[in-house]
Amino acid sequence: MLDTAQLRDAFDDTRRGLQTRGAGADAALERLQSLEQVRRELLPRVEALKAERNRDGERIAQAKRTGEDTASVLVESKRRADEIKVLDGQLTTLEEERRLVLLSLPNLPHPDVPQGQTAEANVEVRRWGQPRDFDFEPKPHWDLGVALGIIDFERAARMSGARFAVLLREGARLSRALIAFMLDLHTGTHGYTEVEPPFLVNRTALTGTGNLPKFEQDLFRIDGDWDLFLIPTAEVPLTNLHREETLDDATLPLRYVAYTPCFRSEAGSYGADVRGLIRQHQFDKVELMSFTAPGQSYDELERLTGCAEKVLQLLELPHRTMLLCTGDMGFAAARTYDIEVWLPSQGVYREISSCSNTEAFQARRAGIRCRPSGGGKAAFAHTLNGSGLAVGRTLIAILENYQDADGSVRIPAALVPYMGGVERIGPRA
RNA sequence: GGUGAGGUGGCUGAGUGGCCGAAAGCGGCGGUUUGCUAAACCGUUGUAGGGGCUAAAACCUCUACCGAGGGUUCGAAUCCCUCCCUCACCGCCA
Repeated sequence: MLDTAQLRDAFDDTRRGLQTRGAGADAALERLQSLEQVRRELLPRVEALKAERNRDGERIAQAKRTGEDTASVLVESKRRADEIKVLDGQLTTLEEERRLVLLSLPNLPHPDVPQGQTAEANVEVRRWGQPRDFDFEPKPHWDLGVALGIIDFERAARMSGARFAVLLREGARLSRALIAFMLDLHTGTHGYTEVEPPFLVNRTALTGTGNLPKFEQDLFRIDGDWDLFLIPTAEVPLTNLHREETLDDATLPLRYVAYTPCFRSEAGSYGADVRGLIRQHQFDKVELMSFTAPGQSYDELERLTGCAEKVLQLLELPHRTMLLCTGDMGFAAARTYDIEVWLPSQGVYREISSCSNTEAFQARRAGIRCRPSGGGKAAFAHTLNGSGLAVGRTLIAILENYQDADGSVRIPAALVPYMGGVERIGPRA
């Protein structure tokens, strides 16, 4: 949610900022402005009436004590109560609409974010590692995985449908190894606190992060008398860890890491990435999350992105880091780095992590504040999140980058201990 | 699933229709006293939104907030309804 005071005082700047995102917000902003105008006319009137009502209350109480007649005051008060009820009703309707409009507006991009409508305008900020030279045609992971007997799409489709996969044997083991490896790295070297959150969350939690009310069609909702949703990312439960709390600045930044499965309906992506593990309804992810004081969040974004990149470096996977342009960023983000890993079968870098600073956008929705240690005025905290990393896509990258001509796949050295000493996945005998 | 008890400020806890934004205590902050610390004493201590004043604050003033949402009433922390959550015991269960 945007800062309403800033929205009022810097309306044109806000409008220009939102325009760079491409999604037309002009109509919403104008609606907001006219609602605001009516509100500021209505509010003082209701409040004056309520003040009068409170004074009447005292008068009536006083009169009753002394035994005076209260009839005339009561008649007057009754009339006023009716008037308050009408105006209050209007105000409630108006504020509900205002709230919905506010919740539907995306975050304002940071001024340094490059402007552009599509991924073409993203800016590469650094690149690590040299894609390997293959003396044979590198296979896509879906061929490799199926041939090795470690990924099964057909059986998954039979029980669950398209965009699901079964991992078997070293495939399942590799996934588990990656999760353990990432968690150990982030809790150990990087100092994050490990969390295992609920995988089902309510509407309020999803509104806090910005997934609702606008993107309900992207989520899986539980049927029946529940009103719960499967989490699309651990960002949701992690952000809501401190919902409606005021944090002490001395404890910041708070850093959390969680492994969770993630569930996405992928509505509207029917043609894209239909083959393989790239785009699934269910996938595993290790997520990094930080809560900081307002002044610290951009330093923290660099650090968090570095923590995610570290995973790829230890796995010796070539990757590059992109600063997303205004049109390519997510709804809640003010600034985002995507980390892309090299996939030799496609000859492209593919997103494997997305690290964002949402500034106070989510904190405002979720009521997450912080206060200077010595006391002082509370402010909204800043929240950041990033994948560290998407497990399925990391698994893909390993299969493709570490494959050999005979169809076997070497295990990166850093993972061998997590694989119980297995150094290579070979074709089954 | 059943039965019972509850949700009040940073915390404990009083408050069953009106001078209650809310007693008291603890904690926090400021001060007095003191060689220092402690103790004692005095004062102060929520959030949000309007309006006024201002360069901006401070400040003044009003409104709202006692789990959430509705209702009754001139007036609700207090009465009624719905929902959420917590605790205890019983049953069932990974």
